[in-house]
Amino acid sequence: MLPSPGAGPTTGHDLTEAVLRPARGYHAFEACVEQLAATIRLGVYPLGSTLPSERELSERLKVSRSTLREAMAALREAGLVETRRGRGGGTVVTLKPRTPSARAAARITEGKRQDWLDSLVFRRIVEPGAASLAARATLDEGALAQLDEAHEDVARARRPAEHRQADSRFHLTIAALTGSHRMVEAVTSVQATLHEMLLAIPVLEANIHHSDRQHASLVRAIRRGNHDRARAVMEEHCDDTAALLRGLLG
Amino acid sequence: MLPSPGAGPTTGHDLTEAVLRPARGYHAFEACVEQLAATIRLGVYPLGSTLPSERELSERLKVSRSTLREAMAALREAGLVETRRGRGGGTVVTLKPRTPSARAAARITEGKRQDWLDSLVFRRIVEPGAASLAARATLDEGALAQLDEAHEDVARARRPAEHRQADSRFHLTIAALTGSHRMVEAVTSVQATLHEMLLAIPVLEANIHHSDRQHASLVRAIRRGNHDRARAVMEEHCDDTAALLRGLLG
DNA sequence: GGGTAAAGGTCTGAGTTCATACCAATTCGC
DNA sequence: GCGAATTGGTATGAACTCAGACCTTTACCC
Repeated sequence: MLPSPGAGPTTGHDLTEAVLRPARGYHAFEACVEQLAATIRLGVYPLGSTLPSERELSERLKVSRSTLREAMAALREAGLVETRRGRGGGTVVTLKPRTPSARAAARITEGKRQDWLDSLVFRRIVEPGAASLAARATLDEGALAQLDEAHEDVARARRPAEHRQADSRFHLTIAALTGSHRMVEAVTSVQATLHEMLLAIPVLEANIHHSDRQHASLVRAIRRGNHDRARAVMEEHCDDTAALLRGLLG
Repeated sequence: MLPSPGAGPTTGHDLTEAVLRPARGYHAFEACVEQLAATIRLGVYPLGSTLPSERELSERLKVSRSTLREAMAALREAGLVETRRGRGGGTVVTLKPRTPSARAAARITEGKRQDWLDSLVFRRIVEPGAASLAARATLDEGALAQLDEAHEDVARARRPAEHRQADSRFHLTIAALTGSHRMVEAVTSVQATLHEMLLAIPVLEANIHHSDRQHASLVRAIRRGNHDRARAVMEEHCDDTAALLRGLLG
């Protein structure tokens, strides 16, 4: 029912509570730090690789170079990157991927816990959707090679920390195969949160083999264009992780 | 394969092109205008309803009151709202919902066209996912009433412009039923883009009846907790709209 | 070796955004 | 009617962000 004109203040739509969210995260500076740190921690830029130049990055992130430089300084100070000047110089990643269980669970606020649970719910929709779309898409040789490479990386990784990064890259690669910017953004956000959870919650990745089998099934389904199967496998994959994490979050 | 340390500049990960996106949209001011305008146009605040006070809105949107007020001034100037001072005053919506076909297609840039197509792809994943989640959730009486009301609104709406707003509210309501912030945000974004498309592309909503039957099926499936059916119906619903729009976009 | 190109480092002035007061108008409750 | 509460309107100074120009360092090329 439409509220009558002039009705009381804030006609009781529950929708409005859900829809009106922060228009913009923090400052540009913090947004840059977060995004770059996430990109590095997720292994998009692995140890030893060189980030794009400051000028290019500032253009990509749509912030001024000054602001980007402040963000870089923060990353440098935090020990994620190192910078060399001059031609051929640039900023290289020095962060060794951390072992998931290495850090004790920081104080988890109730807000954070809610956000994490939310993230698991959203992931269960978005990632299977990405898998389904990727399976539907007609993939050229380059794309298939990219998928295989990402899969081999994760299958080959031995140490937990490296496995974690390769896993993120694998999931992001699938999202990228869909060709949808929004999909990539959604999966990036979800993976970043997932990564945060895995760092904060000491959980033994006991079932890496299990996970790898699912990855292999996923790649097969995508290559065959079997989108229902791709979605189903990814759903199971998400459910397995989520069950583990939810158990530890209460 | 992990790139060797010190390898050339920007080791050729295609992922990075997809992942590094603008860290922050334009200015806070513009973000507010866009979000509020979208909220109003989508009918979350219908004609005649009163927006929350400036102080509350600025807190919700996480911007200063000054900035919010500039956004409000823009909305006022654009004729979307009117403002009265004093206790019991506030800002009321004066925008009559526009008839979709009323405006000629503005010059559609290639970038915008791509974004629109992207949005349709993402919607096809997100909204069926929301429907599925909503069907899984245990809904209390209030939630069910909210769903029914949104459905009745859209079924009752006669004029195209009102139907459009009610339709947006219906879809947003389903998203809200999932209880997931990210889901609401995703559906809001997708619906805003959809709304923009429908305004720019003169398309006769010839099949309102067809659409309404799908809505009814959707509500039934959600109430019964039949999540597979809910997802399937929503997928069909999205596909129908998308086919129409894609045809007109080339 | 010298020139050029490419990268980070520095500076500056204008524009935005913010937090925090305080003012003005209007309504509600007694 | 009158005071208190609520709402929009105004003002100010600090902090942040931006765009652009210019400097310094370093590697590559001839």
